[in-house]
Amino acid sequence: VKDKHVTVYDVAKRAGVSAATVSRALTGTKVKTKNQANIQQAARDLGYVPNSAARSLRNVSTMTVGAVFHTLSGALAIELISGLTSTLEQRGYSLFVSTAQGNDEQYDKLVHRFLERRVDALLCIHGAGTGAALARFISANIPVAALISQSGGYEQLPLFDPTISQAAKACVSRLKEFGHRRILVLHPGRASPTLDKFMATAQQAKISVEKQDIQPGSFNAEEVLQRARRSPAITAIIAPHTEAAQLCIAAERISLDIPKTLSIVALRDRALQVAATRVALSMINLDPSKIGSVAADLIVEQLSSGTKLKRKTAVEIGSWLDRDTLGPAAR
Amino acid sequence: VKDKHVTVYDVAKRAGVSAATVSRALTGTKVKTKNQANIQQAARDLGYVPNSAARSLRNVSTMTVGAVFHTLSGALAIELISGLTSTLEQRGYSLFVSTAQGNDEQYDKLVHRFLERRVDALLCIHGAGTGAALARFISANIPVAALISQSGGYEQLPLFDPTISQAAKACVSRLKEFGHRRILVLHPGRASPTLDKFMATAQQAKISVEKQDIQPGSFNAEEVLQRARRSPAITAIIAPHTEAAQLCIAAERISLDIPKTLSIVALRDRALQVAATRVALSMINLDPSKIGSVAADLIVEQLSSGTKLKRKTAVEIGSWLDRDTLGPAAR
DNA sequence: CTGAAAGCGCTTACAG
DNA sequence: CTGAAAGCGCTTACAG
Repeated sequence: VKDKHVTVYDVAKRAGVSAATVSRALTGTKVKTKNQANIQQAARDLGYVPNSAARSLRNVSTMTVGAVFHTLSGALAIELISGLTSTLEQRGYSLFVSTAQGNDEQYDKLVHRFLERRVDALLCIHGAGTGAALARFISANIPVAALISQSGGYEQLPLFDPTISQAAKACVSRLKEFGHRRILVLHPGRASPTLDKFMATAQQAKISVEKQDIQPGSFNAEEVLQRARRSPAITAIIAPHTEAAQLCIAAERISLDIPKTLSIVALRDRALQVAATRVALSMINLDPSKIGSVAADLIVEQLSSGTKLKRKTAVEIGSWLDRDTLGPAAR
Repeated sequence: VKDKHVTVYDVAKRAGVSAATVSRALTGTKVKTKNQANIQQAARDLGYVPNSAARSLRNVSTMTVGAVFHTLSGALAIELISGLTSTLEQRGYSLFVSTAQGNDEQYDKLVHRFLERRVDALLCIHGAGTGAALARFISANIPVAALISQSGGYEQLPLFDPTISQAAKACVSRLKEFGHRRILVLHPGRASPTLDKFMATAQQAKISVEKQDIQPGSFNAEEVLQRARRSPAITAIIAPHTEAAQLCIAAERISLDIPKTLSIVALRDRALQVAATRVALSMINLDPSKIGSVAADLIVEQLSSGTKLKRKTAVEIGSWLDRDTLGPAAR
């Protein structure tokens, strides 16, 4: 029992005006106040819902943005989508999400599919493949950007790149103020560009960095604390959030005063649930959703005002939270 | 420099046929073989890309599905999107993703927005709000389903509900076979419907369950192992993946033979990186993306053949992996 | 198997 | 401020 859809003509008839006037009233063009009211009432009565396909066909724009992921997994991806879609929604856009599931060919295919959808802009996350369809976007004047990383044919695209340089700088300068000259960095087995960035920043500031690799499973907090105490020069430990929390808890267990005898800084690099600590951890907090919202904003801006994207846009996703576990260097 | 878009008419002219024939050739209706070839060639030469907005306007369907999330975070959400979109892509559909960011009113608004988009189907994840726009979907004969949970006006919708009953049953029957009569369940602080389900299944099978709450940070594997050994009746431990891995590693450290003296079963309830164990963990593996792919499949089926959804569709997301750490009960 | 024509629902110059 | 008309790009009865 499919209802025939209510159209502007139906609304027009009921409001006693022409379809053109209905369209104007509904899209915000000035209309006689009385007509405005009648039309709105009629639209409500009839349950009129504009058909965006028709609107898209007439106008140039579809008010949609496509996002193509190379793979769809992990905390970063979800935060990215969240940042993208919530920002786009506010601007009246809808977001298409798709994933190539690790397949480069499929990636190219999906990009091409969004050409048919006539998306107003395209976002390529970890874009990989030949990028054959990209030229079409360019010649149709549709903005395309890469997010996080790019390879193959997607290397030419303007890139949105997450960074924590501000937060790292803020943290490091606080460390300096407090007189820390040598710190221990607990590094997880997997690659951690953020921790690497942090270490580089510290070293630039002439803080010497000792790096210790840890295994998620076999991490022994007490051992690390003891070891840090024994290395006389070390006055602070930087660690991923989970490990930093465990250090705090262990410190309490062995009555080691944080931050009096040792400072601890966390790098909150995932939306992980972590054991509660009694004191508030000083930390570099990471919010990857920012890269989504910044990218969305700049893309929408390009759409409305034609501002071109830079070859590379660094998006600060870090923030420095100066709380309880970082204090003056003990020695 | 916006190119005028290439249309079926352009292709028709170049191929020396009518637009109607081009349309037929491109949508798969039988056409003279020679024309077919000419048209395909012409389309390629001109770089023709069909406009799906025009197609949507003409046809009833848009080949899009909308997904509205109450909040967009966590491993479940990303797996859901992944399952949905990869399945839909295969069927030629595109997925709109949006999030209400925890706001019920916004949720209703987003649902309404997908009405304008004329999505062919709507998926409400953790739907909450009045559901005012839902009636429109129903009367327009657009399938709507709820995923995972539903409340407020969304309670009437057919629900896709994740379950692990099959996997739990398989695991429990294996435990029985091996003669385990009393097991220890390590329960994380947070709610875990899956672990709860497992415990219920075990108890139904007359396996007695001892539950121990653990804190992610202060978990001491050796202590747990010692304690389990002391409780004479306990022959197996069930734990979340991370903890199970830590137990295995600790067991090795204290030369406790797994599964000879004690069996360990993991519940892999997230896409977590976990310490490598030397032996392969016996585990109930959870794949939440299945709920996405099953929902997508059934929705598409409803779209093509009109099969109505059941009030409630339980989607088994668990699978039992019978590996090395579960063996005969030691005592 | 094919073409001419109509129509999906909207918006916007154009002329009043 | 408003209406009649054209047209966005496609597909599908309809008649050949």
